[in-house]
Amino acid sequence: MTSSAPLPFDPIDRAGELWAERIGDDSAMRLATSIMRVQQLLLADFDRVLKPFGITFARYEVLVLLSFSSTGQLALSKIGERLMVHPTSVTNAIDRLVDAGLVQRTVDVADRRRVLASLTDEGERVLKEATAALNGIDFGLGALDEAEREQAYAILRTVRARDFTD
Amino acid sequence: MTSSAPLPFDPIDRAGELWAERIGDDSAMRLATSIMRVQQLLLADFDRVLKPFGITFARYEVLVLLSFSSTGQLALSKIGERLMVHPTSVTNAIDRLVDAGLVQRTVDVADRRRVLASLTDEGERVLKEATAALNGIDFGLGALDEAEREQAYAILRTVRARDFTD
DNA sequence: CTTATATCAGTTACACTGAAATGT
DNA sequence: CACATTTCAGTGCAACTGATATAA
Repeated sequence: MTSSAPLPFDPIDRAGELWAERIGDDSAMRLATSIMRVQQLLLADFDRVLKPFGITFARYEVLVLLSFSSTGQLALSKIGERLMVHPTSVTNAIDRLVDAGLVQRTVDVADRRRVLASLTDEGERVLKEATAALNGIDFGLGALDEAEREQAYAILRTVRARDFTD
Repeated sequence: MTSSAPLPFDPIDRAGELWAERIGDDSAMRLATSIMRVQQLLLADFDRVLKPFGITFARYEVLVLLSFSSTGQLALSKIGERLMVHPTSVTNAIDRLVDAGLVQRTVDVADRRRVLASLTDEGERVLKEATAALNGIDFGLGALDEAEREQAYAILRTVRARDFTD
C-alpha cells in the first residue's frame, strides 16, 4: 500500500511555496510532480481493479488495441508503435497474455518476419469485463467533471505533441 | 529509447473515437491514458538529464525534500509519507544516495528507532546542479505557458485530493 | 505486551542494452 | 548485402509482501 494516512496539507503546494522562495518559478515543478503522483494513484486504482482478471494495465491496453484493430490481428511491431513501448516489452507482454490464454500468436504469411497477435474468445470476454470494471471506477477520474477532463486532456495533448505529426 | 518515429496521427484521439463509437463516454479513458503517457515522457526527460549526476528522479525528489527541511534532517518514515512511497523504497533510495556520497544517515537520539537522513556537501552541490539542469528543460513542460500549467495543476489537484485533508 | 521504525529477502513489472535468429 | 522483425539474456529501478530486529 502506497496509500497511508492522508496528510494535513498538500505536499506539492508546500514544496511549491519553498521552491518559489528559494529557486524561482514553481509552475513547471509543481505540474510535473503532480503528473507523476496522479499517474501513481491511477495505476494503483487500475491494478487493484484489474487484479481479479490477472492482467496489468499495460496488458489491458494491448487487449484494447487488438479489439480495435479492423482485422482483429496486429503485428507486434505495430503494437509497440501505437502504445509507445519497447519491442522487448511487447514480446514480454504478449508472452504473458498467451500464457493466460487471452491472446494467440500467428506468423504473418505476407511477411514471415512478422508475428501477429489476436484475441482469443477468453481474451474478448476478459476484455469486456475488465472494461466494465474500469468504467465502474471512472478510470480513477470520478472527481472530475466532463469539462475538466476535456480541459486537462487538451493541455496534456500539447505535451504529447512530440509523439505525432498531426 | 521509447521514442521512435512520430506517428502520423494521435493514437489516443484515435482510440477515443473508437471507444466513443463502441463503448461510450471516452473522456475518462482518454485523460487517464494521456496522463500515463505524459508521465512516461517526463520521466524519460528527467532520467536523461539526471543521468550525468548519477541519480534518478525519485532520488532527486529525496534530495529536494531534505534541502527543504528546516533542520536539514528528516526521518525515513517522514520521507516516505511526504513523497508517498513505500518504506522499503525509501530505505533502498537512501542506500543508493549514501553509496553515492550524497546523503548521510544518523540515528535519532530522541527516538533511537528512527534514522535521520541529511545532505552531504556533495549532495548539496549535486542537488543545485541537477535543479539547474531540470529548470533548463522546464521540467519537460516547455510546450506549456504559465496559464496552462496552472490550469492543469488545479485540475489534477482535485484528483490528488485523496492524499490530503486540507 | 503492543506498536512504530527500519531493514532484509525475495517477487513482480517493465524499461533498457546488446546480441542473435530469421526473413525481406 | 543492408535492413526489418522478433526474441533472448541480462541489467536497473522501483513497487510490493512477509519476516525480522530494535526500540518506544
